Amino acid sequence: MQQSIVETRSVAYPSLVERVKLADVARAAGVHAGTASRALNPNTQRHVSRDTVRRVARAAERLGYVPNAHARGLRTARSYLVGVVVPDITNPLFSLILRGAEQVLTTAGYTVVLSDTNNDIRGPRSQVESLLARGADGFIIATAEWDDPLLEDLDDRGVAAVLANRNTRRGRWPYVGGDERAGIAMAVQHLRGLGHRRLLHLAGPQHLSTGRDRAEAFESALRADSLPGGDAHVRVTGAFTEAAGFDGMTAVLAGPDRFSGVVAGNDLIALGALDALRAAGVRCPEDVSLTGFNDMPFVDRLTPPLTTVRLPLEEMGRMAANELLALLRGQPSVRARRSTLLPVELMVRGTTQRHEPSRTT
Amino acid sequence: MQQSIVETRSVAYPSLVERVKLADVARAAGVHAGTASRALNPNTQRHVSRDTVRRVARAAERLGYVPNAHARGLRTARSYLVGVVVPDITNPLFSLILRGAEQVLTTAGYTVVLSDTNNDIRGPRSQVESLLARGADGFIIATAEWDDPLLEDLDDRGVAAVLANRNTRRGRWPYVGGDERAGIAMAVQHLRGLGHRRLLHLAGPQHLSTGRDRAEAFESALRADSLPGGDAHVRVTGAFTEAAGFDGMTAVLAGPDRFSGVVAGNDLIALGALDALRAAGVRCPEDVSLTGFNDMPFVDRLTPPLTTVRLPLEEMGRMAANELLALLRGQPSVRARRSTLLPVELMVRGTTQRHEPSRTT
DNA sequence: TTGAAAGCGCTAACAA
DNA sequence: TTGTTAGCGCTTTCAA
Repeated sequence: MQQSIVETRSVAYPSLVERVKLADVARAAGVHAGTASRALNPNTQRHVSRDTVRRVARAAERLGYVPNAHARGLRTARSYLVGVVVPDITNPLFSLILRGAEQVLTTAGYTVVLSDTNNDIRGPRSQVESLLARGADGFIIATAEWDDPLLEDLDDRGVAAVLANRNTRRGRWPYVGGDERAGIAMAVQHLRGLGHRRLLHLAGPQHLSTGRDRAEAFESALRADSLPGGDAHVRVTGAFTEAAGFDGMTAVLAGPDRFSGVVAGNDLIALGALDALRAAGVRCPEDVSLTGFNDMPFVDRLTPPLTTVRLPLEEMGRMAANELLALLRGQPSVRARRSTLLPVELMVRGTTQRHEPSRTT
Repeated sequence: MQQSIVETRSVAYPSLVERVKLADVARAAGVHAGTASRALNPNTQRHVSRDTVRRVARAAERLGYVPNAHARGLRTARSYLVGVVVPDITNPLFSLILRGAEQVLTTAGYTVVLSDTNNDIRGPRSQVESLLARGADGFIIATAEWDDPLLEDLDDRGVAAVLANRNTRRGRWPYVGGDERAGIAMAVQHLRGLGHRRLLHLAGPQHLSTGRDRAEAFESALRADSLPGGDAHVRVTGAFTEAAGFDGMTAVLAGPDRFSGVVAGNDLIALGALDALRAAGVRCPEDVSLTGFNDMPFVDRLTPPLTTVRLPLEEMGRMAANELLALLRGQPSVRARRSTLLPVELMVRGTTQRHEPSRTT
């Protein structure tokens, strides 16, 4: 006779009730553990008779069998764990990327481990190490510095990874980001088209690809500019933050450079710049027009609402996740390093208007 | 003779170079694997001679040993994995809680798995199941519904968990949230003190503790109110969103109820309500005063800046994580269900002002 | 198509 | 203080 007494003994606090294991399922289905394993695994099911598959599946269902991921991972050396490394989870920019990635990865059966480095440069390393210890199958990295020793190291070790939003100088991984050049070109053309001749770029930090690319794009957009009488300055700020934007704009206002249009490195820099302008009695958009980058939530609700460049962030996360999945499946198409640039969109709102020539700050 | 040839054979794409295992470290240090294990583990180090500990540690360091978490987890039945379940990672409310929790848990050696349900009611279940399969040690849950079958189920199974921000009717876990009652009382007193007699509460959904508690607190604050001539209405909205706030306010404006002060269930409802007021030609704060709840980023930059109740969200995440750690360590003090209510603060800004009696909408 | 058995890397109980 | 050994639960090779 078959034993089917379910022990529900109460145990010391947080541990679980005795867990059903594969051997239990096998016994209940009248087969051996190996067969049960094959029956339950989609890749090996075809080696098992239809009837056995059904019996095992039903037994598993009835007993509430949940495979032990440790045992499986130990045996297969795969974890179905993916790390997503972001610099600041509090920034909607990254939480949107994260959400996109999480959707795709979860659907594909992976578990997403969050690693928020809180902009701490030492952060990523230890987190990534501990994930590697868990046998993480791969990473989506949104913290890449332009010259990043951690990434070089991961590259050497052959870790599978995809870069999102921020690119890096070296490394053989796929990169998924927004089309920074196009976005900046749109902003520049928009301002030039409104009659602004003297432009200022409040650039983000140059150790990040986003800061570099946008600054470079700003300069090349001006070179390509066909309208006459252009003049431009670039001021590099120390971070993609409101404080850095405030300081940068304050410094420029104290100097000799004149401008009536400002292309900020991102929305936060733009907001800080706006504060600095206001503090100096310069009105936006009457005296100075200003554009941001990223189209963060709520910037459309400010007064005036911010003209900015929208990036498809959730899509970026999804794409990055798909690239990673392709990598993990060893698809040859992605073994070469490749970049995917997502299309961006200029959101024209209230911080830009036609230039009135008398008013160059 | 000892074999010490390190195979660095090149392998198919994403797999790693041959990993150093404990046996390798033991061999290099001239001890047996068991001893090496003890030497490396802080809890068992005291059973090993100082000299051995040093030798093993150095060997581990030199070889770049990283323990295999699967093997360890399989053996110890602990994973050092904690799941954090949030309804919407895009909402700063939850990303701040997440960050706080992540800091504490990571420091304590745990790995944080993110589960973003994207407000999908079916979300939590499968995610939690898969984490349980990985042997997750515990959960921080910020998605609790007031009557939540998933949580009842987890409770039955003796899973260790802590509820953050949202409470539930049943369940024996610790809860960490803001002091909702105090926050609403502050808002009500603030409005009453400004001379507003007729108040409206745009309540959040009542299947969430935050919606319920705030509505209840609103009513009890009015009952406790000593000022004469009070009058109040409660309108329940369907969600904590701008759209729900807009619809709720629009409906009230179309009805017979009059008010000059509004206590919104949270900031998003407040923003939606603001839009509805504006659409109806009602000015804020001149005609109607309005308070929010949560003090989300940027609400201080709106025009007018939102008067709202600030919650210490990062602290909430940290506290929740600490409660969970205590639970996992089996500390008796927390075995009884207990609530921690964090102090809140009223941020008086531009959406509230003294009532001018002629102007009750 | 199924059974038997080995072994992934680690920890812990037992022995010395 | 250290060595030895068994075994966590699963997958997979080999044999039947």
